[in-house]
Amino acid sequence: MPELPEVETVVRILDEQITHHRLIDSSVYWDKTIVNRDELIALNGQQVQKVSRRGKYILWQMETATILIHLRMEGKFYKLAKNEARNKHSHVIFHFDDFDLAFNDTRKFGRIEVSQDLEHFFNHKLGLEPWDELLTKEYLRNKARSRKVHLKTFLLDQSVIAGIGNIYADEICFKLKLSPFTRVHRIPLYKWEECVDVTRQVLQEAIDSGGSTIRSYTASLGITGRFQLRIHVYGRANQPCHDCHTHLIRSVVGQRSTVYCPQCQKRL
DNA sequence: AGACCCACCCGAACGC
DNA sequence: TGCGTTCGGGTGGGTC
Repeated sequence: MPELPEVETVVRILDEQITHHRLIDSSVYWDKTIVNRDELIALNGQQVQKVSRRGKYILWQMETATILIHLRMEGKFYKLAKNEARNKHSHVIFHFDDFDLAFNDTRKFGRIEVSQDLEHFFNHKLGLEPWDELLTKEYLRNKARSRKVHLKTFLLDQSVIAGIGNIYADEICFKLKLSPFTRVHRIPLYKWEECVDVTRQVLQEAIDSGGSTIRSYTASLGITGRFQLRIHVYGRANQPCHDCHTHLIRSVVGQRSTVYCPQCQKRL
């Protein structure tokens, strides 16, 4: 499941592959994947100016609008030779001048949308990027002050910090030595400073490791996550904590599967 | 407004 | 073996 680091890696590869290429046409095999088909058709014939990222959204800057792609859980891009057969999970094919690009998505949760006005599209939906200099302990404390949600839920809230998903939310809680059930209004200012540092550290480490495995992906632009080698808690229920060897506990926070160490991670 | 629940999907894992 | 059931993941929309 792609989070910010995986999206970042896909963006870097895509930018190399499609920037300055012309989108001739697109074929859609699952209607719901494309939110506004007519506006996508209107971009036929335009060149991709640049590929970038905002939160977990991939942005293709075209000449008159932006194509936004959210991979959700399993969205992946595959470069295809011209007219090469798609597989059964290719729901959209983008036809470029001298190659095709397939959008594959087994669970059909991914979404592609065209927007003329990114400001409006993201509106209050997305908060700060992790490396935005406005992301400070004061920013987080102010966002958290009036809220009663659990820390895990707060970290997953895209309108606070954009890009954190289930895996890294668990890792961030672990490194902060805070229970994912901690109520955010009780977290002191100095802990929010740690939160800024830890968030950047965890995401950067993941981006670096994703970047180092690009070579092993030939036709695929999908990333499966070599980062798992360094994971401390996510997916390790009932296994010993890397710090204290206590068995990690699996629980549910905000309807999300959550793993944490009951010994190391305290509730304030 | 904030908090919470559920639909959207389907493959993998599990139960019988 | 095979068939049925459960689970999970991010987001948006609905309700209270």
